[in-house]
Amino acid sequence: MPGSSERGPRERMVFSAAQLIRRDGVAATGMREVAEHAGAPRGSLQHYFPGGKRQLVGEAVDWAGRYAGNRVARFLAELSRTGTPTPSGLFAAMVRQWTEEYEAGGYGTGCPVAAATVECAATDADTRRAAATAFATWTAPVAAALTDMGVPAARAASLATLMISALEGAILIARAEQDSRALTTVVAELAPLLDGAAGAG
Amino acid sequence: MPGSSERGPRERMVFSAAQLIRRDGVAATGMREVAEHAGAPRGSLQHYFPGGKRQLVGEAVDWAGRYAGNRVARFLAELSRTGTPTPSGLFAAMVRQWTEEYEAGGYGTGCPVAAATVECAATDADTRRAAATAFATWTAPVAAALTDMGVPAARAASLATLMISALEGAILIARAEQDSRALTTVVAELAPLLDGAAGAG
DNA sequence: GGGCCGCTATGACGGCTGTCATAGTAGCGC
DNA sequence: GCGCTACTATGACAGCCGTCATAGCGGCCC
Repeated sequence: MPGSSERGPRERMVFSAAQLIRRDGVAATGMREVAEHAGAPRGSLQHYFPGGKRQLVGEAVDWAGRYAGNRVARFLAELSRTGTPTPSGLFAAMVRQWTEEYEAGGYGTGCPVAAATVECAATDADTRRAAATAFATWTAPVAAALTDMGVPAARAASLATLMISALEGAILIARAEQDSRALTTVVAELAPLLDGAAGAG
Repeated sequence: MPGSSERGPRERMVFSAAQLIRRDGVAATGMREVAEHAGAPRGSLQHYFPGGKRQLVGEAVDWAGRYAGNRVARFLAELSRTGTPTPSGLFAAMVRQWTEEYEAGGYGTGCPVAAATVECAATDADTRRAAATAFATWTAPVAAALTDMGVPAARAASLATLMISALEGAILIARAEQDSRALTTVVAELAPLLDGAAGAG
């Protein structure tokens, strides 16, 4: 979780927005609260984000998508150091990030892209589009990794979508239950399917 | 989608709350809006729901959980009329409910339990618990159906969690993309895994 | 020094929110 | 009629929201 204090105030506000949206959702996250959380002056809000809350939320969603995509590369590098990366190993690493966070710090946070989708998809076309591209920039490196592991390109895209769908849903259930059971379940159940696709088409 | 006008005003308000939460989320759904949508007098709100918005949201989530659970029985009955129900067939029916709604009426609505989880899990313990039991009352009949199809009890619970996780996540992606692709993808990719578990443990 | 520009500060505005207080109505038992 | 109960009606309240207007500061450039 980078970028807490070194970056400029603008980036800090985007980061803080993502963090607060993760916890409370979009509507319950106020602009004043974002500025305060970022340690940024309130007057900077209308300066850096003349598009208002929509723009801030949009950039937070973009940031989250990029962050998730970059994490995939990190997981792959880590897996390559220990051995040969497998689809199930990648998925396990993606899920483990959540189980560790939950079991260490409580179940207070979720996925900001999911929050933006749930709250804004029906009324705000721009935010909805931002969420869609966030999912895309997250899915793409996963699919690329799967093809590198021997999964045919067509299947790789489908499996990447399945992985992220299962992860997002399990995050929801885990938060509701305050138990990481759903997360560990999906990784266990999906493992043979994922690895089975790596061998042959 | 039952219960629109015949039931009493109390049930209509719970139903309307669920419907509005599905579309706009919890925070963006006002009590006055719920009463108006239900065609119920505003004064009835504090009469039927002395616990305020929390109570109304909680009952809406309960209702949604029961509704989803009952749908499973409906799907099974339908599948039994055409032939022998299979795990993949049940999952396909559960997902098809969403693809049909989306392709017919647009991508304006999601799962109210997901919305309640995303927006309230961090701050409202009662609503979070309601969401957890809603997931439970939805998962239980799915798991029971899988055991009836020959899946060992232990696996059945895990697969039911996987099915609902994948469905919830795919709903998110489909709403963001305004495309049912993610939904059809998860049902296609999960089918062999689900049916493979029915044969032998 | 004057002018410009990036950034900050602050207060006000209208609007909507959930909640409460209070009063009022309809119906039914007696 | 009286009283009780279920339900409705309405207005007020404080609080927070996003947004805007306006002014002030600090520094760099010419």
